Amino acid sequence: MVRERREIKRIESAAARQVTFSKRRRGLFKKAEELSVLCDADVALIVFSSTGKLSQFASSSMNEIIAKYNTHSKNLGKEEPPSLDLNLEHSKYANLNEQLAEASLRLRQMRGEELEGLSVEELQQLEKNLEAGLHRVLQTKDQQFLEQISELQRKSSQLAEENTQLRNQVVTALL
Amino acid sequence: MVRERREIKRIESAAARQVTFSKRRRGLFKKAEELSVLCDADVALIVFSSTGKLSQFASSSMNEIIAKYNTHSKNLGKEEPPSLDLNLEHSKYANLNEQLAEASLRLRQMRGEELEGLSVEELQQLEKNLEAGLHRVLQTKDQQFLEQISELQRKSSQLAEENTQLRNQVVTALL
DNA sequence: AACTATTTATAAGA
DNA sequence: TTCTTATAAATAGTT
Repeated sequence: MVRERREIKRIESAAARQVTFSKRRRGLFKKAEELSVLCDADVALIVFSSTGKLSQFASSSMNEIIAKYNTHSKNLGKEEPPSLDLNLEHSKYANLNEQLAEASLRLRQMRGEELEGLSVEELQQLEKNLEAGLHRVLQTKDQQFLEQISELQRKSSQLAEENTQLRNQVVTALL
Repeated sequence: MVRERREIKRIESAAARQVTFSKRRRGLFKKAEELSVLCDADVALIVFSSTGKLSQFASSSMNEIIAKYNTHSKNLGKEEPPSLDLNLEHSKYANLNEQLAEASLRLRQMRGEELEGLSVEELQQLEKNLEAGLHRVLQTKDQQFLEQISELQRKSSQLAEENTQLRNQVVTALL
């Protein structure tokens, strides 16, 4: 790099870290865009600074790339509907409408609509998926409730303690 | 950059494009990692080559960063317009792609995946949808079972009747 | 894949 | 943050 080579490890000084972050982030985004343009590649770049600020670049649509990434990385079997394959490199946009129609049909079926054509086996599979989904949603919700409760308990015990101290102060003041 | 500066536009020769892709992808991933280490940033990089091959880098967990991205972009709106090329055809397809990505996200959420960014209210809505869907699926399944049962009952009583007649014929024939 | 002439990125300082 | 500048790193074209 420059005046002096910098070892690649966390920069301890917050100010220097911030300066380097600005400079290098800019360079990284430029390179990302250049790669996507020069090589006709689909590129998505997400950066959260150490203070939590988001920067992003996507050569097409961020959601599209993330969806494509998910289908690629989740090729782990299970009965993933083939309609959700978002790989457009070969088929391009030919059956995009069909895919969307298929996906929204599946969504409606998960909501219990348009079940007429399904066999008992397909209905049982759907039931299984819905139960599993419901189970995970309930777990996630419970977890969020428990977090809220423990936060509130923490706050209220803190307030109760303050309350006791204030009472003592009042008593002392009145004496 | 080098022997001669290269204009930043799509490389037409497939061979040259592939070579440049390899070189620059390597450089880009290196820079991404350096930024994450030096500046303690959370970085996610997804690249699909023009042949559809996936490469990825994530300073922590890809799913975690994507979940964080989803909550940020939902809460704060988009900081950068993701679409670069806005001719009519392209934006039409991009729009379709967005819809498809959205539908596939909803499907995954109904299966209980990628719930990280959702509020308790959203989880409750999802729960309601899942319960309603499950209820209708169970109703439909029960109805199909009942239909199968009544069909079988009809057939078996028909067969029983035929049997009675056949028996009578046998008795008659033997006499 | 290796080489190398150049361009580009960037660390440190202002 | 921006500019400057010396120098390190990346890389286009060649072999």
